[in-house]
Amino acid sequence: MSISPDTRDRLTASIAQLIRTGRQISTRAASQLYGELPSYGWTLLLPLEQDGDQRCSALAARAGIDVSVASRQLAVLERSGYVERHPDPRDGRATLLRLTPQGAEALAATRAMRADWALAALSGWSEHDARRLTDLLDRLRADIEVAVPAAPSAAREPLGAGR
Amino acid sequence: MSISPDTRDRLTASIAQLIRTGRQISTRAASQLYGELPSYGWTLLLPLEQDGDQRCSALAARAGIDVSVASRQLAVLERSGYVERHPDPRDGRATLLRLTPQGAEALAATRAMRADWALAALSGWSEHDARRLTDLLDRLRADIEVAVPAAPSAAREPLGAGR
DNA sequence: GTCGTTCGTTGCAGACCACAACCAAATGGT
DNA sequence: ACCATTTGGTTGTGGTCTGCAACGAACGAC
Repeated sequence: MSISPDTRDRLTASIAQLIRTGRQISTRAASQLYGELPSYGWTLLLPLEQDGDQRCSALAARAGIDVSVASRQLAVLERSGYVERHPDPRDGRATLLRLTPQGAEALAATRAMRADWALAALSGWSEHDARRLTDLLDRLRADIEVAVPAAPSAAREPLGAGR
Repeated sequence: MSISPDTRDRLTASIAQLIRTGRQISTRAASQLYGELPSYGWTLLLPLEQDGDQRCSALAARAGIDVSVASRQLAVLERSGYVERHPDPRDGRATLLRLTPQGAEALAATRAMRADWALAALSGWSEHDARRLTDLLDRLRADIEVAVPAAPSAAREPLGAGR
């Protein structure tokens, strides 16, 4: 109703292309983006750093992946020494993941590496444009998530109710 | 040097999140996005519609995937009747892919379906914002592509992290 | 104590991807 | 014309990421 068909098509095409490009650099320049972390390390470790210890299901919901996937990936991260498992004192079924010093260090190293890369990619950008793009991007993602028909049940539940 | 570290971090995070969201809806709402086409159908068929008959390697390059992947996916599209193979009159090794009427029809149906979906997702957007986002997105993608170091050197590093 | 529910792990299958090996055709030097 | 090299495309193989289903263990309600 608000935007023209042409703009709409171009926008969806641009999004698709960006997603494709993102997937490419994920596989091609993994070392530039993730450092010594496995490719999914960033997505799972960052919530631990920001919000402290969490359980597997919470991380899975945050990352938007199935619990089984998170379980496997966290097992790798644990073997690499980036996270530790601690039993949840309130729930014997759950285990709380904790970021280890090595994990925090790897996260920082990856952050620095990614910053260098982004610095080069965004060298021609103004603060104004970058911030505007970020805002529009976040808004777009939020709108997309609500518009997806069978939206992620876990993410749409008020409080990580799993399924 | 132009943008602040905070904005840079937020922008990279937003991009990563959008890519993740895109992957999700690709698997979860595939019927809404691709219709009766396989998920890669859109990416491969669209260049055929826009620029006419092309060879496999050209489509692969356009899509940013390996030729072997394109070959397999085109085989599926051919079995589904969306593309035809014609020998290249100028090069006996190559085969030109041609969009069939069924392929064009499927493409149009997918386009309409995607338009409906995008219409809902972008219902709250103004023409101005949508167009600005598209421009920024394209510019970003172009900058990212040149910033990615093509990765042959970094990927062969012995110390490279496991992926 | 029993029953239904939830947490996390594991088995399984599918989609996508790239590299390497390979065949067929074109190209170029002699 | 001949043969070596290059190029276009297919197939074999292996790897990653993903979700679903089944499972045991622990929780909560009764």
